[in-house]
Amino acid sequence: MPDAPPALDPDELGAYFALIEVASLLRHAVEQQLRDAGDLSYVQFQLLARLGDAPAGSHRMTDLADGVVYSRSGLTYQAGLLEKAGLVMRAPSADDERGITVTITDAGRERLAKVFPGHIEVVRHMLLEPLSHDQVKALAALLAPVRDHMRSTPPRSAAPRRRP
Amino acid sequence: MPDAPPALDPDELGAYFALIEVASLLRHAVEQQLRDAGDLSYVQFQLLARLGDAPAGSHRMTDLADGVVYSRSGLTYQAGLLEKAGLVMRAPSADDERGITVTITDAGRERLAKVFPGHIEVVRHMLLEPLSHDQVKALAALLAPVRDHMRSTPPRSAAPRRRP
DNA sequence: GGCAGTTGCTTCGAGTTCGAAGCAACTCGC
DNA sequence: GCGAGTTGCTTCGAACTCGAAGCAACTGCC
Repeated sequence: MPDAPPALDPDELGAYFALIEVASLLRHAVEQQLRDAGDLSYVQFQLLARLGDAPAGSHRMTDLADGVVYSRSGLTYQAGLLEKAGLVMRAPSADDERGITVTITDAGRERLAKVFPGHIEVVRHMLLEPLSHDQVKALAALLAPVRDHMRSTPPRSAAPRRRP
Repeated sequence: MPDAPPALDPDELGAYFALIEVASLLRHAVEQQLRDAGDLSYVQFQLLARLGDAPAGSHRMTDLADGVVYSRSGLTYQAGLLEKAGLVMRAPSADDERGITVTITDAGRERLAKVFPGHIEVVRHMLLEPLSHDQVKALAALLAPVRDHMRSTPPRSAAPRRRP
């Protein structure tokens, strides 16, 4: 039987709650803007942004799903929508016959360019405005190791498929 | 005409991306634990936690919705589920006939107590572990003003009028 | 008082999300 | 090579989510 974990002290609670709250509010605001400006959901925007940033403008499905923290089936659905809208293309991977490579189209890049200024403005206005540049830097420096830790820590869900 | 917003510099981008990523990963991990340990979704847990913290163990629906950043209709649905599970009670508000007061039940408090230790453990393990206590304090101090700023900033309709 | 506008909650429909199951392609050991 | 196990993606069903529309109770202004 594991030790009962000690309760969180006020600083820890404060950091945790503030993090969740800030992320929720920010996501909400961004979602609204993306919907208005370019009829994109947040996931769709994240996917396009990742593809737009990639050297060849493409990624495998699984890498995309992991990158944006999304289920595989959910990604299949969203990739289908984006493809139907002409913003991405899907093609079987060259080296692995069962992999699918998703590539952003010119229309996808245009859409990205269309929503980006407003997106930046929202992030600036909601998240960055109350912070000095040094504080922003400090925030990034605090969160980056946490992200790396989370990415490398065995999340219970990453347990390989099922044990017989 | 407003200036085109300047692009985000690497620190700003880093803070923004890391924030979203950390929140997504953390939420995912927590969701899993809550599902396993007590068959609760994250929203349901947040609702119970807020009610458990409240002086009288109760809140109005709208305050709950705003508190956890959730749509009203979604809250109606979730409150219905929690009520059906016997974890909360709903009753018309005394002072405002159209308001509904949601109150946590003993069963609700028990469920909360049941999942809480595991919850804390996940938060500790995923979020807090890679940070010193001073860093946790710094993180809370950085995020709190941002949250307050977001809460007090006109959430929508800040968009300039568009053509009909 | 009364009536226009607001607020608090629910209903409804459409769209989305996820996990489990399923299929095809790859890998490894022998 | 051959089979067992793994991996990449999709399909399927059920559950969740949201905004718009709707209804009842409150408010303000005259």
